[in-house]
Amino acid sequence: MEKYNPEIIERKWQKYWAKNPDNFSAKDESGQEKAFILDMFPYPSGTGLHVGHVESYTATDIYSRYLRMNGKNVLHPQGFDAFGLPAENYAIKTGIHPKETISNAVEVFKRQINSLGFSYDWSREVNSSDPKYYKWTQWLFLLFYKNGLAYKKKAKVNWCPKCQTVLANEQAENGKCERCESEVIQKDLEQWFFKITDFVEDKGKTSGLLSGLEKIDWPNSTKSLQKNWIGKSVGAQFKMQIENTDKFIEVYTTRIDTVFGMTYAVVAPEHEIVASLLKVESRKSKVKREIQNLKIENSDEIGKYVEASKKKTDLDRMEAKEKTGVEIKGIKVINPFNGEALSLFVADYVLSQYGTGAVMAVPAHDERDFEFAKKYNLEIKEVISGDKKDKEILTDDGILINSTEYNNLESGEAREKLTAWLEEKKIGQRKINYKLRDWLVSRQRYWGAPIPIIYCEKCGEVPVPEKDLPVELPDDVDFKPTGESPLKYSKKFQEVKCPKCGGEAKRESDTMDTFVCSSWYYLRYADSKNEKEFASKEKLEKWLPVDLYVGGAEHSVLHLLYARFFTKVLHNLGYLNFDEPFLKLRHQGTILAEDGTKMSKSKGNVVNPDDVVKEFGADALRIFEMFMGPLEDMKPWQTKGIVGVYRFLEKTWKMQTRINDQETGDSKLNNLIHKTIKKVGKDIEEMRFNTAISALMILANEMEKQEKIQITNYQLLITLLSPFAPHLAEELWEKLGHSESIFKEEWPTYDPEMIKDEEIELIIQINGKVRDKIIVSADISEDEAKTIVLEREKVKSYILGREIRKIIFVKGRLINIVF
RNA sequence: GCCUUGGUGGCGGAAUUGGUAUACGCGCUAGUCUUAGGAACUAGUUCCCGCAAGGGAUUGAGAGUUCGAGUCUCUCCCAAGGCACCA
Repeated sequence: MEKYNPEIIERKWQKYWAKNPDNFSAKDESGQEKAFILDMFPYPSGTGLHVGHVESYTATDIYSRYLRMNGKNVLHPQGFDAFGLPAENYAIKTGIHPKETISNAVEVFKRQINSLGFSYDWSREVNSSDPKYYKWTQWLFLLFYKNGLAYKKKAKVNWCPKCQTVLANEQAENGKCERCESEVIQKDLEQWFFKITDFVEDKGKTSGLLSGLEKIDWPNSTKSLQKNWIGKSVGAQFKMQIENTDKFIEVYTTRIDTVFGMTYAVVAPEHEIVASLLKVESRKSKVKREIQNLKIENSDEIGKYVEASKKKTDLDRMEAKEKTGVEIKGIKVINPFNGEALSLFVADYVLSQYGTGAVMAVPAHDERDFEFAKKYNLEIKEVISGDKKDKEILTDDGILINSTEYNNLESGEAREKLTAWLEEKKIGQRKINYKLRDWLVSRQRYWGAPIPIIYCEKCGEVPVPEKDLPVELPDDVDFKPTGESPLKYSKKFQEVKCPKCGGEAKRESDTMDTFVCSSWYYLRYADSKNEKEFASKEKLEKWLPVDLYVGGAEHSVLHLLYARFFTKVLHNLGYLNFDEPFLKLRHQGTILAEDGTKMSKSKGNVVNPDDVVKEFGADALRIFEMFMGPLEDMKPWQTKGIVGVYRFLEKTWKMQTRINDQETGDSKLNNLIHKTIKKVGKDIEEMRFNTAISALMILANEMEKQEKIQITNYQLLITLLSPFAPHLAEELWEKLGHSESIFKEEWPTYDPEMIKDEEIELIIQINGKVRDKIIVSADISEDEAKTIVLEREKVKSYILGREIRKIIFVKGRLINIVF
């Protein structure tokens, strides 16, 4: 027998599978039950495949192979998320066109993916930078546009003054530019948005982004991340009159129950009232009637404060250790509940973008207000009683005090009643606020899908007609960052005739956020070559939604939220018959370096899958990554650990010399085999691959002990192993004389009769402690067990004349004598 | 601060969901084989006391429920990830 040589075996079977794609292709015409098993398509980075990719791809590969062997019609495709910044930044540095960079990287990725024996259906491959793909990204943009879900407005964007460019939020983390580390500033520019906020709550028959979470099988943590991101809060919004005027400021609060504790109010520096008051002061001729009686005593001071706040970056405002603010001297606002006239402050701890940009301040029950009140010596009035624990103030709900007729109410009840009062008096109402903002989708960048809009001097904003799609990216552009999209400098691209009037017009030069491309790619796999639609309705109905989706937890919010949004829009517009794209989602946990830190190029502790494949083979790498621990856990790489799974594979390989085709019928081994069939199947379904592998190891160890290995048993072992180590399984299968691929085999079934134990080890406990064990028939009755156990010398010596209070008997498991 | 997930041998991790804690693998120890090293195989390996038989302790800490708790309840500590002046 030749040595186990994964290099030769693996190359051989990879070739075979490439020549017989039918083995793994999804059958559009088949009547078998479908299963759509999906990996998040990778960004083809220049550094190649990472062990993290291998982890998730192995998981879905095992699952897909298992389902196929169980007679399912499996759609398991792969593609590339090929637009994006790294390739463009690389082009700026080297002058090499992103197209070239990406196509090289895609080649490397495909080579690596194939070297691991993944059973993808490559006939459905997508690449988001391919005009045949982004034609439909653009088509979807126009669909959104026509339905009022894509719109343009002025917005603050991240701007790096050194690189002279707009940055995506992900590139401006912590307020610093990803590339040059300089401070990012906020700039007002015209930007495109998608109305994702329209889909937070249910819309017609389409479930909302919040309620939809209830019906999908996703990790709890991911659901709660999305909920947090959406940030729904239920409160009340009400008007406070400015004393001696008929003008109001409106505030939002979730704690209307604390309203009698309000001792002042605060507006954000950007609040319109501030600007209008200052205007009154500076241009007396244009005094508005309603505030003509007001005299602001410190308008200079306020003006300075507002100016200073405007100059601060978001980062500064967030990091400010102490709260600052200025009282607007000369005006008072009235608390409508008790008529008290209160001071009004401008302070930048109040956010202009959230709620109304103005708040009621209750220092006794809100930490921020408390901090501010202490600093400026403002009144602190308690109106809720309850347990403060070890804090200075009570911020939890409690019982109302000092609140007129609302005294003694519990916070929750009080909120209902106080809100009802506001509604009755028509000065306020219940109000729901969200943290989620509309999705800014335009990027002043080259390497993305162009936004299909044309600006005509006569007709204004004109969508590119469907027949003119795709709007292709020109190749001849200068990548140097200028602060505007590089597309602006391609005349060929920019200058265009207006589709409406035929006059001179200009194309939109911005491209779309890459997250737009990845928000719908899973739909394209159903019908990836369709040139008439993004996918036919029939095929969408056949294959979607995705039954299992696996990918990194870093996409918990953005990609997964956007993809859900797209699905909901398309459902709402009648293109899809489902409103959640991914029924079941799992994340692979991060694989850390051997030292327990994150793998990083700069630390030089990155494990390259190619090296591992070369040394131990793809099967060993696959099994090792699955064996390291639960799929979702973060776990450190241990090079030495691979040796263990390699030994296991080698052991299985060597067994082929000891097979025997005579039936010997070892009932103990048969029992183990059937238990293993059951366990491996169940574990794969629950994606607990580590314990499935452990069960296979136990079976292999047991078979190894046999002098002769029965051929039927050996075949079973190989079949159970095949989804995990496909190359080895194919090779051994062929050696056993089979001419067809092992993946044409049916998954073995277990016989429930065979997994029943005839004898069990009954645990004998005395006062809950294990004191003895005894082999008995599995169906021993309580009485029989008692009789036998109480006769045992060891048990007798423990009892020693003491009175037995009771005896607990758990059938097939244990007996516990209590005294 | 809030949300989420965790905390089990020297290490990665198991535990039929309330019933033998430490499966499987790594490592380590001893042995067989080998000129040697390695590989392979066999046996052992939670910790403490003991030559052994045996006994005791043990799932981050503490309490509770129970005949019985890694698992359920409460309080606290620690770690990772996310959100974060969102009123």
